[in-house]
Amino acid sequence: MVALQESTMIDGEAQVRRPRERILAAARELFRRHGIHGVGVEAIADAAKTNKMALYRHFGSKDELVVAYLQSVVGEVDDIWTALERDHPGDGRKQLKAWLSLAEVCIASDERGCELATSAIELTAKDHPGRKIIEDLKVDHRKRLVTLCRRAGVSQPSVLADTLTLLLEGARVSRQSAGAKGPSAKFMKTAKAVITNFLPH
Amino acid sequence: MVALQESTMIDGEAQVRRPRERILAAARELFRRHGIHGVGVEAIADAAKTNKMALYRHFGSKDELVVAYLQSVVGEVDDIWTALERDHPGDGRKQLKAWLSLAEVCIASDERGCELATSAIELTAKDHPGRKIIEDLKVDHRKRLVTLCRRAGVSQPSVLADTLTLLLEGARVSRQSAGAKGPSAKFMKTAKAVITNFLPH
Amino acid sequence: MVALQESTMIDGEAQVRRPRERILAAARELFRRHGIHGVGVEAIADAAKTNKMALYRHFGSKDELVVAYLQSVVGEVDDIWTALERDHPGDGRKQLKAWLSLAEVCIASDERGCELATSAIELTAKDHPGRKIIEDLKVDHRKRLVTLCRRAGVSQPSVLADTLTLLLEGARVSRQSAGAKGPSAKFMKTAKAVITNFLPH
Amino acid sequence: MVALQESTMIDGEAQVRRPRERILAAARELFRRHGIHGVGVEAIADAAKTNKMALYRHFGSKDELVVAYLQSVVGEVDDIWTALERDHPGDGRKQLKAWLSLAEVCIASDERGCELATSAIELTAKDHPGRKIIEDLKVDHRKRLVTLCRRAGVSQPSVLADTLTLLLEGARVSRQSAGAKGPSAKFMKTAKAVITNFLPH
DNA sequence: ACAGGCGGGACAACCCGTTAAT
DNA sequence: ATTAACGGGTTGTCCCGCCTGT
Repeated sequence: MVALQESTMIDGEAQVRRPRERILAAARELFRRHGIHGVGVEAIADAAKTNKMALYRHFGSKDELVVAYLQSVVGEVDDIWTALERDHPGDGRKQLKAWLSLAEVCIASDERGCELATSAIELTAKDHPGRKIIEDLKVDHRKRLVTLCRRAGVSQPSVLADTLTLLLEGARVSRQSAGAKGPSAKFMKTAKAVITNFLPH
Repeated sequence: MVALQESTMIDGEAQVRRPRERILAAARELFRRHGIHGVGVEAIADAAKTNKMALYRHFGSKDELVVAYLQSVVGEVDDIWTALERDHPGDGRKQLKAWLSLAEVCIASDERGCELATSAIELTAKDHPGRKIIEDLKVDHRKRLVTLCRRAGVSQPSVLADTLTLLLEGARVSRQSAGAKGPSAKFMKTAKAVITNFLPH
Repeated sequence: MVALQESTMIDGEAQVRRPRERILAAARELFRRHGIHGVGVEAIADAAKTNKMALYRHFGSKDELVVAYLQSVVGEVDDIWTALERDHPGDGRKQLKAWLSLAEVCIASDERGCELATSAIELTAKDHPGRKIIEDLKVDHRKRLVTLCRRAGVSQPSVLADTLTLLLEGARVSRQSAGAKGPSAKFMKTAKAVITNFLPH
Repeated sequence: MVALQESTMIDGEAQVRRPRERILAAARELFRRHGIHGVGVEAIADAAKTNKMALYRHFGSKDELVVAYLQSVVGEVDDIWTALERDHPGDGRKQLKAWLSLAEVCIASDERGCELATSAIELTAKDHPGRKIIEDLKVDHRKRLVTLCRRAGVSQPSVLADTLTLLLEGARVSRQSAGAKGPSAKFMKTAKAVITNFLPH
């Protein structure tokens, strides 16, 4: 009787996910919408259809939950890079194109901006473990984008990579205070122009 | 030079300023360092060498204090634009140059990023009065920068203005999670390159 | 006769009353509407178009103000009794009749009940100086009503007086929770019937 | 195993009751003694040997606790009426007599007066949910007393019922400001006389 | 004497993250 | 695994004195 209703795959409902996953998913949704400081552990437990105790058994503390949340975001970004390489193996040019459209989707879809950037802003304590995760990801992202640019054959890969990063980050924050029709709407146009300038003509 | 009873400089202490100013200054400092949610009214009152009652007499609520804080930032930005026009009247080219160095100072000096942008992230409630202030400022800023670019004689003023905005905003957020030596370090170089491309050769 | 600089009659406005009176009047109005615990000294000072300092200079503390407030109510009740004797000197029968209509007006006009009774309820501390004032007034009122009844020539003056007191007090409290159309509406009818029974036929 | 740890009466201590009950009991006691505004939630939680959070888990807010408190009083009054009918089924005369002695006990035992009446006085906000509870109870009480009087065979049931209500309410408030030896001491005598007058001789 | 801002400490209601007991 | 307990934190208001200017 114990094991049966566990049933991770028997019925296709969402509730069947293990508590840990449900908590993480609920936390992510709520953190993104209301900010980390804006939601309490109780609200997360409720949204995950469980209780605080389960949350503490799985994560130890809210901070650890935040870390897990950030890691899950990082993991998703990793998946995107993996898919980029899988879909266009070795082809930097196509990867750059794909990266661009992913970036645009990213800007357009999420009005709350980059989860990592907003979290970095909320995590004011410099020694918060979450900050390191974010910083590592940003370093990693930079490295990958530079590599991508180099493979695409541009003249100054690291400069282009950083420029694209600034444009993307800028577009995502700008969307929040200036709206979707503000400067962020020009991201694609500008990014393409910049890339063109770095490509050998 | 104007007013003796102002006594802002007679004794170098902060206490001589009126409570309202002290509170606003303390709030600004603390909000910037720890975020809006990260400081309580009591800490602000303490930092302003007064007490909560004085704070509530002058601002009515924390939200109103936040609004006043945002408005003071907006006022400062206004002053910058005014100075820009005053120092280089009618000369768009020089104003653009000055804007650029101001932007760089802005990025370099403040590790916590744009106070308005970070506040926008913390103010998750869409109907918070502070949001409107921020949005208005961003709209205003965009208009001013477009005008500046047009006067500088660039080919597509609004595109350049938005691009510069994205780069600046991106640099300021990037600094927080990727550090001063991350992509934000390339802001100047990239911005100049972009401007060059828009200038008639 | 007292004060020339008082200027009580120079301009006919209400503001010309001395601060003490204004404060007392404001306190009375606010206490009656919101209860003693329901208003702060600042609100009273504001309503009296003055400030807290004046209030504290004149009354020393909120408690003393409450005492003064209760005494002013007592004084008004005294005036009513005085008027009763003045208007119908020696005529107990007419005084009783007049008392009855005053009581009815009292019930009908004031939806918040007897200021003394409600204050007694709010002043839970048994040693509050205000309580004594209230109790003294009630004792005094009883004595007067008994005298009045005796003069009216009823058979058991003290019993009738207490009965009428109960009916009046009951009507005033009942009005608050049961409304004007509740039991309090029957006050007059019942009181008259009771009186009739005590009168020699 | 199920029933044992319930143990409502095994040891006579108060702790064994569930927190909700303890909180409600503590609130009732404190509200009655010091008034609703006179006690804070912390004091209630302490008196109930629990903490504020438990209070808020069970009642949501102090206002809700007040409502629950008033409802518990109403429930008790209901029980009294039920017992009245159970003990003297159909016998209006005996019920009236029983009602009278209950009223006297009520006056004599509780020096703080009717909990509902005093609460009505403290709840100055006309839209407070507690007010409706009180008003409903008063309406209900009136209806029941009229019915009782009719069954007792008096000449004008509704007039007698309201008269008795006024006398009782008056006695209860009078006790607070005029003491137990004031007019309230005459309640029984007066009530009996009134009833006699309404009975067919 | 009066107006009024200022300061201070206590306390209100309410909610947080976290840990025990059951 | 649910319910309870806990201490400290939040915003906000209380009453009251001090300390300037007039």
